[in-house]
Formats: sequence, C-alpha cells, structure tokens
Amino acid sequence: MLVATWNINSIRARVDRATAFLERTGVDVLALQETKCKDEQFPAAAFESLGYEVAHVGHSQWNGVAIVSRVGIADVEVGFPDMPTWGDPPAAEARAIGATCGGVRVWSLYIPNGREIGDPHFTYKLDWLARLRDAASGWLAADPAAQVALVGDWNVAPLDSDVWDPAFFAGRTHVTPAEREAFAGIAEAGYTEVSRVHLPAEHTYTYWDYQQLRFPKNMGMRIDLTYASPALAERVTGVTIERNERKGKTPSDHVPVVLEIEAR
DNA sequence: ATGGCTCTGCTACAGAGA
Repeated sequence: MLVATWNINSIRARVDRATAFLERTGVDVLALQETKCKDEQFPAAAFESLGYEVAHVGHSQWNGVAIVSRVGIADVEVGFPDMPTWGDPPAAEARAIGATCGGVRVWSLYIPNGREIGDPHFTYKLDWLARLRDAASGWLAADPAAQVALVGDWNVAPLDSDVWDPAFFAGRTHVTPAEREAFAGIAEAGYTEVSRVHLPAEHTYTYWDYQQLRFPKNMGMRIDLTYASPALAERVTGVTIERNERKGKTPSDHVPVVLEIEAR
C-alpha cells in the first residue's frame, strides 16, 4: 500500500495535478494540507471518478486538510482530542483530520506556522504539538500494536541540515530549540519519523519557497515528515520524495512524500 | 527549468505562508 502526504497549497488551483499524481503513482491514500477551501468547495468528484473517497475539513480560505483513499475511509475524525483553538472567539482550525484507510489510522496534519518567535501564533504552534503528543501517546497506550501514521506539514525542520542555510534561519521560526523539542515529543511518545530512516541524506528537501529562485538553486527545507507507530514503522519499506512535482506550471511550493507499506 | 512569489476573497489590496 502507498500512502502519501502533500501540502497542495489550494486544491482548487491544483486538482488536476493531484489527480494526475494519483494516476501516475497509484498512491492508495493521499493526505492533503492547505486545501484552502470550504467543504462544499472541495472538488471531490474529480477523485471519486478515479475510485477514491474523500474526507475533508475546511472552514475558509485558510488551512484545510483532507484524506483521499481508495482502500476505505472509515471512522473519520475532525481534529484530535484537546486540539488547541485559535482566534477570537476561540475556534478549532481545520488542521487535523483522521481516518482508517486499509487498516492504517492516517492523520493529515497541518501544524501552525508560528509566524514569528514570540508571536501568539508561535505559542499556539508549541501548544498544538504538545497536545498532539499527548493524543498520540494515548493512542499507543490504548493499543501498543496500533497502526498509526501522523503525516503532513509539520512546519519544523528538525535538523540544521534540513534547511539550505541555518544562518538564514537564525531568529526565525521552524528551527528553534523549542519547536524542535516539541517535534521530538512525538518520538518520545513512541513514534518513528520514518522518512529520515529511509532517506537519511542531508539537504533532502520537501519545500522550496516560491521567491528568489529557491527551487532551481535547491534552497529548500525538509518539513513534510511522517511519524509512524512502532507496529507501522516496521512495515514501511521505502519512502520517496516526489521532487519533480515542484517543476512545471503552477506547482505547489511543497512536494509529495510517499510511503511504501508492506501488506500484513 | 533556463527563472527572481502565490494563494485566497475581491475587484484594491490585504493576510498568510515559511
């Protein structure tokens, strides 16, 4: 089974890319982030005509996460337990959706950006990751053999070698010790970040800014990552970063990351 | 690939992204 994650940066602007990607790769489960639309605006028919089912949550032009699956999509859950809220009045944002697909509990996650160090959004980001750690820890406590994939845009570069120039990021978000510790909390809860296990090379990126010719110069970041529960991690036989999806006309600034999972 | 940002709502620009 193939499970992929992709920050698509508007599903309406790139639905043709997404469907072409599914047809080309045969991915069974695709987790999307930054769909940037409301539920009724999501182009579900384009996926359904290819034999996929869709679960989506989106409230506005911001955020939005989805799971697209051709191996079932059961027990859809919008948001995880005790997920932090944002705004005034406080409300749950469309940043997490879970579903059981082909026997794997897949979570499509869009971790808050944080904006600037010290910004309330930065505190929100750290809190969001801490609550996710607690939820993920609970899932393993309830079932140590759980098949759980936490995939998405984490907005954290765990290592200095995950960004094109650590000096550029000094004083910026995504690389601070606080963010990296919050990200590591998921590992401390028992999960393995499987993309690095299979793709350990430094300067392996999943995102390149649209500005300043960052992609042709390969000045990117590795922020689209996958935590797998112990029982799932041992079934992951390979990971692929679909770098070519950053090329061509109107790409997303992120590319898909594909996990190959062996059958049980 | 041969270039120096893009999406949304809205219709002028502002907010957000990272």
